[in-house]
Amino acid sequence: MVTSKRAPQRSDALSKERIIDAAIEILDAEGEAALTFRALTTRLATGAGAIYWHVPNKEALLAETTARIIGDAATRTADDGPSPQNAVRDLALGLFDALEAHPWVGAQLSREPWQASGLLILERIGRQLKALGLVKNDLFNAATALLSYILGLAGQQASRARLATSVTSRTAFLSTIAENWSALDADEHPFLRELAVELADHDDRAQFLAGIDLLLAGITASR
Amino acid sequence: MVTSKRAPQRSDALSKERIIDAAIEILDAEGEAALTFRALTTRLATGAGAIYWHVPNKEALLAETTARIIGDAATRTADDGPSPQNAVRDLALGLFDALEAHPWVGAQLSREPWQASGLLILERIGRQLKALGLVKNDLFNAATALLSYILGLAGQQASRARLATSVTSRTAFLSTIAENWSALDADEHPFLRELAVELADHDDRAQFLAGIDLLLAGITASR
DNA sequence: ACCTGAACACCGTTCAAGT
DNA sequence: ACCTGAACACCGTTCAAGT
Repeated sequence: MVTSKRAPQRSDALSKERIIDAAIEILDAEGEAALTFRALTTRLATGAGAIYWHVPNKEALLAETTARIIGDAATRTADDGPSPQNAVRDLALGLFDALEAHPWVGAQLSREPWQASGLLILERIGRQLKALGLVKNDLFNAATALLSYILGLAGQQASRARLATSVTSRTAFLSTIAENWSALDADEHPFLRELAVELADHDDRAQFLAGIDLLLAGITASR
Repeated sequence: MVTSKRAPQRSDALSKERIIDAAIEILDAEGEAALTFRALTTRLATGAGAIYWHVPNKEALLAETTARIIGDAATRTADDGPSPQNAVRDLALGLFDALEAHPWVGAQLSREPWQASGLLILERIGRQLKALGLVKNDLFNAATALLSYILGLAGQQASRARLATSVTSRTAFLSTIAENWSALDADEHPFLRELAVELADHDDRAQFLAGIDLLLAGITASR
């Protein structure tokens, strides 16, 4: 006759949510490499087994943290804008900002693109492209092309964050790369040497959006 | 007065090249996870320290293996074609084939896009786009957009390979994904449910090329 | 039902010691 | 100069034991 199935819950009880929170805090503060089960147990003042009670393994935990960040970013961007193109742009920029704030998400996203987070992005993009009038194969190709491009950025952000742990400032990072490019062999890499000049003072966000716009322009042109 | 600085070389002596060869063999045959220093020492019948004498660490070894595969793929594709667009297409398809044959390259490429292999691709793309008449910022944006798109594919190929270790056949893999998509909530994922139909019998290579063509069309349109 | 924490099976990397 | 292989400092994960 006792209908309540829930045990009384201590306010500090461990839960999947609290574990994900702690994982995100560690990832944001110290980066991918710092997220170990030992660091988690220390922060949560518990044992490893307790975490495994709520989460099947590290891969799943990372998928959950990524889903949280991407889900929040997607929620923040409106699904209905003045035009489908602008809705895609908004979504893309929202993702860019999320990846910049949490670069470790990029590593996870490009490692497991077929998980919930990647599918969420694909779904959102696809809906807009449908509104643009694309169908069947064209729709499929255009949506996955946009996703691939975004995943490519994701990997780059993650890689940049890994390098930036030693070289703190972004400008320092860029000028280091620019220097490396300038130092390349002129015969083998004439283009990169040239590009090194542009690299120093470019705007990542604008550059990313430019790629989205190229794809959108191509989609419009090939319709 | 002895000018020869080289010690006589045993034919079976360890060398960076032989280590890279062995690493590629393991990666191709058993996948990313199987490449450990212990596996390498067994295959090369040596000790761990011997490998470290020739290679600074695992990351560098992976960079070398990737450089080998990407370098070969780039060499195989002609730099001068009927048109810059076709040269970009050829390069992209060459990379696609290389990634399909060695999916672990995708993981490395998307993890470290700023290493030699990524730069090689960027250089090759950039040269063609220059021939197309692009300059400065447009050139920079277009080249990096194409690279990002390719890196996005790279991550996907790697991820697919990781999943495929359990599910062997490609069609089985795709139909599993298609099933998952079909099972998604109709309200939340209407687009993916629809796409699931297309997914089963699509052509990866054609799909990848379609994305390249969208970017090229966008580049031409925005010129 | 949920948690503890020692133990297990593995890593990449180092280094004193050999040739 | 090049190689050996034991040892070190880590991992993710398991599991008997507790409450």
